[in-house]
Amino acid sequence: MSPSSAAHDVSFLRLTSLPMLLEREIESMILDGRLSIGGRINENQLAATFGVSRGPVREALRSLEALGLVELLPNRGVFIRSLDIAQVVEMYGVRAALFGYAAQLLASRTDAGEVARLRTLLDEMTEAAQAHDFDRYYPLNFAFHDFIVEQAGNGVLTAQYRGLVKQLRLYRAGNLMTGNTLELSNEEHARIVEAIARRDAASAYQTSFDHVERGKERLLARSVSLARAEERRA
Amino acid sequence: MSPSSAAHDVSFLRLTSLPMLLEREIESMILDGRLSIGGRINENQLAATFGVSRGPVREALRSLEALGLVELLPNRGVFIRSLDIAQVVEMYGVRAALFGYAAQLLASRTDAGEVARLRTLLDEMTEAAQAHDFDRYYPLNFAFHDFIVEQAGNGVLTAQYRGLVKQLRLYRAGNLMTGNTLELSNEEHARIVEAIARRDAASAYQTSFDHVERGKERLLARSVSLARAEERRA
DNA sequence: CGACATTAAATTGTTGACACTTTACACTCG
DNA sequence: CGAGTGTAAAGTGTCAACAATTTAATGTCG
Repeated sequence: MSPSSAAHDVSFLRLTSLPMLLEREIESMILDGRLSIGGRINENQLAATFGVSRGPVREALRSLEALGLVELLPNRGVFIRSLDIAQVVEMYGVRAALFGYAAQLLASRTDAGEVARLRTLLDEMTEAAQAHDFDRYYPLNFAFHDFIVEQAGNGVLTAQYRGLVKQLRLYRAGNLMTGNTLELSNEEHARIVEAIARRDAASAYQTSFDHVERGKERLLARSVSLARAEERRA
Repeated sequence: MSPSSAAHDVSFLRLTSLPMLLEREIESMILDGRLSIGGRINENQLAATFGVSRGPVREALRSLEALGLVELLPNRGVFIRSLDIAQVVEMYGVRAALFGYAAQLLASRTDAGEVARLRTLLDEMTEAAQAHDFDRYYPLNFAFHDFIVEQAGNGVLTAQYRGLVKQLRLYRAGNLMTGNTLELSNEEHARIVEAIARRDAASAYQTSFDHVERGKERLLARSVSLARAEERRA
């Protein structure tokens, strides 16, 4: 075997393990809602479900704790983490800073192909927004943000951003946008794309930061009105 | 027991556990250099050292992996994570974004007491810098940055920032500043403090972001000259 | 002498059993 | 009845033994 000919890493050496597998599976159970937020996880039951012993399950849960998806209370058990609105607000702030930084980086290194891709996503979102088709808009919106972060070319940034977005999925109720907020949000996307296309790093940062902050305010407004409705119901 | 009289949480219910304890201990072993970077961790040996079985040790190591302090290679073992210069550069970028955001937040909500504290730290750093006393400068410098992040009032931000700083300690060789870079760096601190004191959020962000970015460049310059020296030695 | 196959040792992976803690339930007493 | 107590069940915490894999060492052949 010639050592220098293969640019590929020799990481075919079993890149996965049982705890890692369980971690991914439990994670998707949480994010898909198959495990209810705030609820308790029964180690025995979970281990039985997967046909393994509790050891690997416990290891997987330790990882998920560090990722902020579950909480471990000693001698009490593992609980699916539930976020209150204050934590969500904090996360949105950090997300704004990270997303702004991503756009700034991308603006200073982007090529025509990336801009074209962004414009395509933007056009598709515009269509979906005009049709008030949230189900079509949502994945495009996600792809738009993720593309910017990914193409920024900073792996640490990507990991941090995605980890935060993952945690934010623990907060249900905020995922919906009503009617014209879709169009409002997408106008902000347009400004971001233009800043990146102009290679204006400062503007890319600012428009992107503001976009997430406005998203936070939209969520907050919705959350307040939801809380009011809850109050009246009680 | 009256329920509302005690503002204290009843979280005295054993807030720690053996794996958490081990996690903290192993972490400090890594950061103190008692476990050498890049080296392999022997589970049996480590468990024997603490007088416990391998189970809790493995759980602790899973947490440390998610925190980015160790790497787990299935069937191969656990290795203390070693950072290459490219990863360090990426981390500095994210750190710049987070620290900039912290300063921005603090500028928009700070009070006189906080500014006074910052000025005190600044004065002490100025003294240490003029005396070229790195050992005195370093903890002050750390406290300065951490104080800004802490007082920004965003717990998620604080956790993310500290996690990143912790990981950066895995990169040895960069911790030293020579002669006049101390004074250069501290002049940047002064600009940050002034921006915060003026409650100028935009300026606080920019000066703080730039400060970390310049720190990155200073590190990079040092790293390049070190690599050159290494080359000559070979 | 070096490359390769074979075997032994060391180390990780997983399990089931047991100890300890918490929780739920029934019981007693005021 | 209701508060408090005691007991049983359920669940988490820890361990030591066994299985599987990797690594090191040994021996063999070209």
